[in-house]
Amino acid sequence: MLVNPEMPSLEYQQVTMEDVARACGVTKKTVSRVFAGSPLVKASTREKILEAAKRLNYEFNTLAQNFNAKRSRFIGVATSFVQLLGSSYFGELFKGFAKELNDSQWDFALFDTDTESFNNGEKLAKLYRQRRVDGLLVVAPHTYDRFLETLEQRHVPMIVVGVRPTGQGICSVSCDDARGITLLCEHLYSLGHRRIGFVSGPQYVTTSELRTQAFLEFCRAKKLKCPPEYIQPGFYAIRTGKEAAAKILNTNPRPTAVIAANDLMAFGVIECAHELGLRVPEDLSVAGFDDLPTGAERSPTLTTIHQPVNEMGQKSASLLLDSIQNQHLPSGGNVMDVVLQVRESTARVSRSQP
Amino acid sequence: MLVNPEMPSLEYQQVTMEDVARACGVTKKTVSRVFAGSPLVKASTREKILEAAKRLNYEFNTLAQNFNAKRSRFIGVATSFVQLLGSSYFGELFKGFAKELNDSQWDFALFDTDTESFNNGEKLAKLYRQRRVDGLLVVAPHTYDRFLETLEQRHVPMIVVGVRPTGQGICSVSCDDARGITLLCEHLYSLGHRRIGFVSGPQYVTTSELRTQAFLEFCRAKKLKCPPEYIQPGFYAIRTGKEAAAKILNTNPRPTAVIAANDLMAFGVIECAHELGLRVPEDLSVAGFDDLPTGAERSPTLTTIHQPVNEMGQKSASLLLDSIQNQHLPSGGNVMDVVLQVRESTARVSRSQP
DNA sequence: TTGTAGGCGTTATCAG
DNA sequence: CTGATAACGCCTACAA
Repeated sequence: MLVNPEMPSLEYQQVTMEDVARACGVTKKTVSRVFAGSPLVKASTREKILEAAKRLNYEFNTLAQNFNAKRSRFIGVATSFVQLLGSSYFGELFKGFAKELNDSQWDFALFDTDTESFNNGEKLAKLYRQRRVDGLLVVAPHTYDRFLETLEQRHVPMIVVGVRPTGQGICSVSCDDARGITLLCEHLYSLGHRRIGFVSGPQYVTTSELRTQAFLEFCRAKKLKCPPEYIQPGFYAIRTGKEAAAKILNTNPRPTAVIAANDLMAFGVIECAHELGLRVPEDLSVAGFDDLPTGAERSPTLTTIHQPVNEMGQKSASLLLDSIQNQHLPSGGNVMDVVLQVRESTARVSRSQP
Repeated sequence: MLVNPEMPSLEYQQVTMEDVARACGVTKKTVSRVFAGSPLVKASTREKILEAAKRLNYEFNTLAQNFNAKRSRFIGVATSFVQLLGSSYFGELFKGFAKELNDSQWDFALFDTDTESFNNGEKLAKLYRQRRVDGLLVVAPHTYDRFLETLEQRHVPMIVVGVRPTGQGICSVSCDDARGITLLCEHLYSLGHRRIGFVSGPQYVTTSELRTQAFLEFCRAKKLKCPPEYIQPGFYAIRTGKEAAAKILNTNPRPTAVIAANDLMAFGVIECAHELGLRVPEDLSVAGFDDLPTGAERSPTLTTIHQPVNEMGQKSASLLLDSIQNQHLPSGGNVMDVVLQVRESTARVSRSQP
């Protein structure tokens, strides 16, 4: 089997359909038919061929098949490595993708949208046109990412996951961020809270803006007082949530509740509260967004919004696969429902709160 | 350009080297030489060809090239999705991989070792033999994973990352887990701690055993009292650390310090301590292992062991790439140094501690 | 420096 | 049901 005993790594498929065909006294086309699952082959011939294939240790050559079919059987997953790769959000999403592709013939290729060559479209130009990938799942692109346009122009089968881009025909699967914030606001409102602070996320994160807007909208609708100091920006990390909270809680009167645009920042808010000697939730209610696994394990456990991330992943992969197999471009914005998770970090406003 | 206006997704490369050649009055072989970067082409011819290629919108067909060369230009990354995909460990490792491959011609394919077809070797049989991937980075395989043997038998260019398998020739890049635990022990010992508890990780995690053994070894060497109740198993999650700590801290005399085999469990230990009314580090020193980003943001900040994860990733990818390009199998165990990160969660043992 | 002939392993076409 | 022939787009070997 080995081409060269010193280089065993060179082992490579040599037995071809031709060989199997010769061994059976048929043409390679017939062998091809058998492996393509064509019904147009006599049962006895088929068996003879399968038997010979096994005996000769034949293995189907997908590299050749894919070359011929002008496809790679790879699905590209593109995202910002720096921002998302190690996050449980990405992990859950990917597990959703994988669930769907598990029994398919496609595998995953991973691309970093942060790299220059990707974001400027140089890499993209080749990626789909040459079928290095047969389609693309773009995870949570930033507002400043330029490549979505390029992809659309090139008619790349593509699903944007996690955000809903403003572009017309772009197909996306996301969750209802605005609704999530509204649910949190209503929850706090029903507990008697009338002064609510908000730690927003970075502007270049598409969903972050939606969350902020929804908060502002709620305040308007309920005519809640919301001075500018009640709204402070963070960058989706614990430390920045803590810093933002320091400003928010330094106001007078201070809010009786704070919503953070993601769980990590909510953790920061709680830490800040503790350092100021405020108890959560007795003196301050705190809520987050994302439903991180650790949020349910911390003390106090965190009230938050659960996104159906796994299902979003599965749905995206399913849409893409369908689009690839049936040769049509996917379209439409799919918005999934979010769920309010009420836990210990929020409580009815009490008399002791000023 | 479009094959069918209703199916724009079918857009595909049609301009070939043949076309470019014809436009220039040369053979496709000459065109081929130009794109292969061969110096054996007259400068004027080269320019003529490049100009024509651009004008005709020619794009090099890698699918054809790879078929011909019997390779895919994909590196496979295999790991347990359930256990690692959403972890910052995996994220950092992957960023290390990517740093190395960024300017290469290889991209990443991702495989889940949890799937039946992968772990039993069925998928693997095709993966390398047909060059669906040209090599494999296997991240933190479990002790019960069977596929490593298969890979070795098939002479797949492969690097095992994060653990050092017992098999002979298998090439690995890992960090010195035992040394890390020893550093923690020495640190605590030097602070006066003589009763140290330990929360171990699951047995099927290869490195987990190394960490436990190193702890036991230290106790033996220093003749520290270490009753069985001081050592409790956890499963690398906050909650399990908390549960284990509950047992450890219920002993009499209780330890003055606890080491957890990873940071998450250390967080759980701290939580348990707080619930028991113990202050960290005044009443109990706590240390972890991994140096999670959040460990430096929590209060108290966590003393832990830093693994050079990013560098491990880069090193692995570099070794693999070299092995692929130079047609030799990699070998040897590469062990990287760990660094002790002393933070707030550990302190000198005090008189108030019994 | 450039060209010719042929091969890689599959599948499509169309005929039998 | 099966076969002969050609195509896919690149590359190698050898020749000029």
